[in-house]
Amino acid sequence: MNVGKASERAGLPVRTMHYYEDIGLVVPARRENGYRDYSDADVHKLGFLQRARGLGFSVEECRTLLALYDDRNRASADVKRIATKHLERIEAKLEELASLRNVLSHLISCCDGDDRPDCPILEGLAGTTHTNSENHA
Amino acid sequence: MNVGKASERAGLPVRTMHYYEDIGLVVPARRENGYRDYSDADVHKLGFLQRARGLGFSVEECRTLLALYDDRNRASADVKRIATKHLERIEAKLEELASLRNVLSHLISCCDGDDRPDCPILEGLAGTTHTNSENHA
DNA sequence: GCTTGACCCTACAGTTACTGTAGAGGTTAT
DNA sequence: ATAACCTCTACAGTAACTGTAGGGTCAAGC
Repeated sequence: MNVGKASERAGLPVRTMHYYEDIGLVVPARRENGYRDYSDADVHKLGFLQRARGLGFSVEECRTLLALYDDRNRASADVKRIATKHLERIEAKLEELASLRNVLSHLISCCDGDDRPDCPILEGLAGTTHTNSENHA
Repeated sequence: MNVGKASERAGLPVRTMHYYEDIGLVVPARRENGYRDYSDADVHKLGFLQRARGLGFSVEECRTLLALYDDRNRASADVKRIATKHLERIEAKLEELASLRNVLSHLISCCDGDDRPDCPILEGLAGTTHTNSENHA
């Protein structure tokens, strides 16, 4: 099928599919007129990629996962190792973001948000460590 | 002071400071020999950038924040608006990551992780909802 | 058989926020 | 003077696409 149809089925933009072809992830056949001709298997792989990318796996991890998916003899341990490593990264990122949210929401709550120039957010960023709620005259 | 010293003080790599100069964020004076000459105010701004970037503000947001910081007449409301918008983005990202973690850790817990080729993680990614539970992204 | 419009192609550039490196030149200490 | 270290510029590379220009192809209608 043509790229447009495949794009619809896989839920990926055409340009992204071009990109995946460029980097050798999913390389469709070509018709005589030069048009790409995606097979059902290609579309399946693209859907796989779409989900894996959505879960935050890097493109290179996706390449590995795809190879493992194609390999009928792979051990599930190989996959589990990649996924577990990725999960750890996600959890680290979660903690980081949570702490970031705490700092930021504290700064915001200290800020009057009115017309006056005084602003604890900027002061916090400037490193003048006075982010307590008392002094805002 | 030279770039190396300023780098140390501000906690930013030299190359990053070059970059900030290129995009006009912090442009130091130059000595006769062509060396950059950072003032204390420059270093202070770099420290500001370092913290703001660490809190996940984009470079363009930092540019705005820096301008507001320099503007003795700004209203704290302007800053609060930017920070609040950013906080919302962070919270959205947190939610997204948390849901992602749930899906992934569910897939992982379903996987034996042994030598056999059977692997619920790959099946989950392939879209064959063989891993019977709730939604997958 | 010709036009219209939807679809497809390639190639190049741009995005974000840096980071790496080469090759040259300046500075400091011995 | 020489070594060790600092600094300079310019170019290229990273991840993962996205946008755009300037074409070619195809099916339908008149």
